[in-house]
Amino acid sequence: MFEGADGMADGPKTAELPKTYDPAATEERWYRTWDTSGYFRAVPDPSRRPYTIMMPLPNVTGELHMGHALNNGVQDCLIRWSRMRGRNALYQPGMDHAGIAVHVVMERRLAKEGLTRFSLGRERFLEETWKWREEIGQAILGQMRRLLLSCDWERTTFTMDPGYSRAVTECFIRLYHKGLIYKGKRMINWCPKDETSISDLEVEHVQEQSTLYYVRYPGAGGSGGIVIATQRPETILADVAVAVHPDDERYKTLVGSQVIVPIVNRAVPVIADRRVERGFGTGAVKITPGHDLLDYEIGTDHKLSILIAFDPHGRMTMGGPRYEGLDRMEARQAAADDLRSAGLLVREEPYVTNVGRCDRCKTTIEPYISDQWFCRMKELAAPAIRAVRDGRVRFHPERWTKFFLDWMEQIRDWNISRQLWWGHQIPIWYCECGEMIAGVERPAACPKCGGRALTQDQDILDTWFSSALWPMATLGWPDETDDLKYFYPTSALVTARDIIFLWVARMIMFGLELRNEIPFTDVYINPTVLNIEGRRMSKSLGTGMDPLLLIDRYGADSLRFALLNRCTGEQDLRFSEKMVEDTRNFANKIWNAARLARLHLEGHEVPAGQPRDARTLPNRWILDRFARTASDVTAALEAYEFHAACHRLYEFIWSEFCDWYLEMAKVDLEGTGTNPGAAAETRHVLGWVLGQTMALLHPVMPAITEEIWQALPHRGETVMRAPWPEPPDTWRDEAAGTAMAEVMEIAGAVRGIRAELGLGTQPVDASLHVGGPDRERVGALRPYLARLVRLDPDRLPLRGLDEHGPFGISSPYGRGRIEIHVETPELRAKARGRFEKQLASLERDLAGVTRRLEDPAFAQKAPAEVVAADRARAQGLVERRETLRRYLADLAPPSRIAPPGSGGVRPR
RNA sequence: GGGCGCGUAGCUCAGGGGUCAGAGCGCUUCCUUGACACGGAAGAGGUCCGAGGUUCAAGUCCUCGCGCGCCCACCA
Repeated sequence: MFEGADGMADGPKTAELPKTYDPAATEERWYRTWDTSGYFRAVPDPSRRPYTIMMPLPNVTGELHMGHALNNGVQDCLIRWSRMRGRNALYQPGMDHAGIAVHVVMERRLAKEGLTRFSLGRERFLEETWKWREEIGQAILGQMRRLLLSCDWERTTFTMDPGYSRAVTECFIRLYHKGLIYKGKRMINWCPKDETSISDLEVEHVQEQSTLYYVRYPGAGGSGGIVIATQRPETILADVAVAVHPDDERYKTLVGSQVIVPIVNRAVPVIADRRVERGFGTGAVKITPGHDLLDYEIGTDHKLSILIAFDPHGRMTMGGPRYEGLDRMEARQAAADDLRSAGLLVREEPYVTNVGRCDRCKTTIEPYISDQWFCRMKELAAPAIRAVRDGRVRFHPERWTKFFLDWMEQIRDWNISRQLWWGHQIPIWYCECGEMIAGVERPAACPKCGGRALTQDQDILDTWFSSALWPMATLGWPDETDDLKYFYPTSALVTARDIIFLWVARMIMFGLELRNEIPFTDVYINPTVLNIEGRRMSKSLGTGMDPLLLIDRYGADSLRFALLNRCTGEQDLRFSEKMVEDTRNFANKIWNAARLARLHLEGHEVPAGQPRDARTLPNRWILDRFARTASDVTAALEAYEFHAACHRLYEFIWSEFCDWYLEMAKVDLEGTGTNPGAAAETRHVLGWVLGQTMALLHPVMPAITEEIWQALPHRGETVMRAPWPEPPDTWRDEAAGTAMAEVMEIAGAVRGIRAELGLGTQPVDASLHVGGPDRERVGALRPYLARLVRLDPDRLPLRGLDEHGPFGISSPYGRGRIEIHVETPELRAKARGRFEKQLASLERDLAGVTRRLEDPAFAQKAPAEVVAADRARAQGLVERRETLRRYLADLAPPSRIAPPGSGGVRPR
């Protein structure tokens, strides 16, 4: 009857288990065991399929936040699940040097001592930053462990490790030689605070209240001139023209004439250009090619000269003593004042505009002309677009595909150089003779003049340039290592949506360009963690929560489940501590179910293998439910529907297993059932199902599941390597489901009546009334039913449908009824109220179905099975209505008080 | 200016044409029985944002509004 003879002979240790689960000690203990046992290691093994996840590398700027907890929780869930499914799972950890982000942190620290990076100098600054990195790096690794991540820590990589740096350099050189990287003077986004250029993606646009100034530029010949509108009067100093639309009748005669730029009194031409919007402002626009992108383009096309009004700190360099040295914002005021007193300020109006800000330090960005390195993107984007279109790279949820493609199709060149120090210096050397030399290593001499006085380009690369290599560089690229050949392309990339362009897109492009292969097959975009008010969790907003604190309080298992339980992918996740507390309660529930199991398994020989041919109803039913659960959970994980997996596990464990199965199983475990051999069978099923359930839950809650799994009959060393439960469809047991539905209905009827009548715990007699054909079946359920409704089995006799007990208040179920044998007029009235309510609700349902069935269009057009189902339903409702009516008639006043013991007073 | 997502019980959210709209929390009543009071049982609670439309059938699909959130964008 049972297979698997190699179970644990004496089951769990006998130590008394506490009533509440202690996550801290358990998590710490198991994590250490897993780590030292090498369970996290992943090495190439051709006999198994790989499954690889590259952790989105956290910045070495601070502590992990809730977003990391969710993101890493998802990944570890996928990794642990895949490992149990027999895949060779690699979870690659590491950290990003995060150039500009770290600069901002370091400068803030230096500022407290009155220093800047410039006063410190490049060498010292880098030394200090390395120290900081060591410190924070250790802290972050410790935090990842607290999350119970099953990373291969021996592979931990930092983006400035020597090997990684070599990959970055190699990539630059290859792209450079292919002409995909070039240097040039272009208009870029300049942050005057960080004193570096940043890419378009690092500028965030914020709506701000501003002023639109209408300024008159007098005609050079003393005529009226022209009025323009500008938000930035300080840039007037660098104006080189005024532009109007060629078809604008208002200004046709002015085109070609000269006007005087106020303040600096310079004569500039009025030009015509189609890019000017006639409807905005006055339809005339000042042209400042040095400080505006559109002006730059117009200026270039019209071969205008370029004037630059401020230096890299954002301080004025034009306008004489009145202006020079002023900050650009101060200069704006000064210019407005000067224009006003000169009588050239025609009008000022409030204006809402979008201002570009540095997403790291929030300083207003200046469009600025500067010598920079760029990466050509159209060529790199084309193959990436194809890969996503073909479905070689798939986004989950699917809608992110369009989001990705829309951006890729209008991609522009990428400014990759930064005027910062912390990062990968650009591998370009300049000779005194003017030659520019690219090389992975420092060249010994200039190939053109032989000179040895070479200086390396001072700029470093955008951090995202190096992160783009993450999936390859961690595996040894540019060398064709065994790791690279085996683990690449990786499986799933799990990340937040805000770095789809910054990171995901660039990994795909670089992967295809450098190795002609996609970096991963699936991209799962996880939700954003919000606080309960729906605001983004952020330290600077004061809305952040510390995951470590929550782990201290409730355990990492609970934190992980709480997050994944709400991880739909479709919707952002409003999070509160209460959710973790609720999950802690769930963990405690599981713990206590396990305590119950141990109590009954202890001292018995219980096989570890899977049970077959269970005979008792609870056992048959729970095996059926488990099989369905396992298949539902697998399907959910395959679809990246973590919330669905969690919901199913929660429902199975709490409702099906604990509330119903365990309560019924107690009957057999305690030997009070009628089924011989039921106790042994139940021990086997109980131990096995609970162990398998722990396996199913393990990817989400690693520690508690290991603790319990170890305490049950099992095979193998760890649940981490237990096979993923995949019960065959043949386990489905429809009959058990039907029988259980009847049990649930009877139990529900009795409990309902009892609660409604306020009987409390007072012992009552009851009887089950069933017709001949159902007698045997229901009779067998009697011990379970008695247990479920907390009645003494001896006081729940089985009787015929036409029999009546004393003082009975009946409740119908299916084709039978149950009577509770107490009676007072008050109780009768209460019972009547209950049944009347049931009847009313039933009538409503019946009316609905009847209306539909009577509609000829429905019968004609709806599928036959839908019609048949409705007919059956209507039939059932009618039968039930009859029963309810009968019992209501029984209860109708005046009540017949029957003497005790005189059965059958009530006619059927 | 374009695009995306969301609006379902007091709260957080499932459900995405076919039974009566679900869960957890919260709330009410009862219960300390030997797994668990971080618990058990029974309940109350919903014009599924609004208006049209498609369909035998609409939280569910379409159109248009309204409200929230996010992303992209060189009208100065």
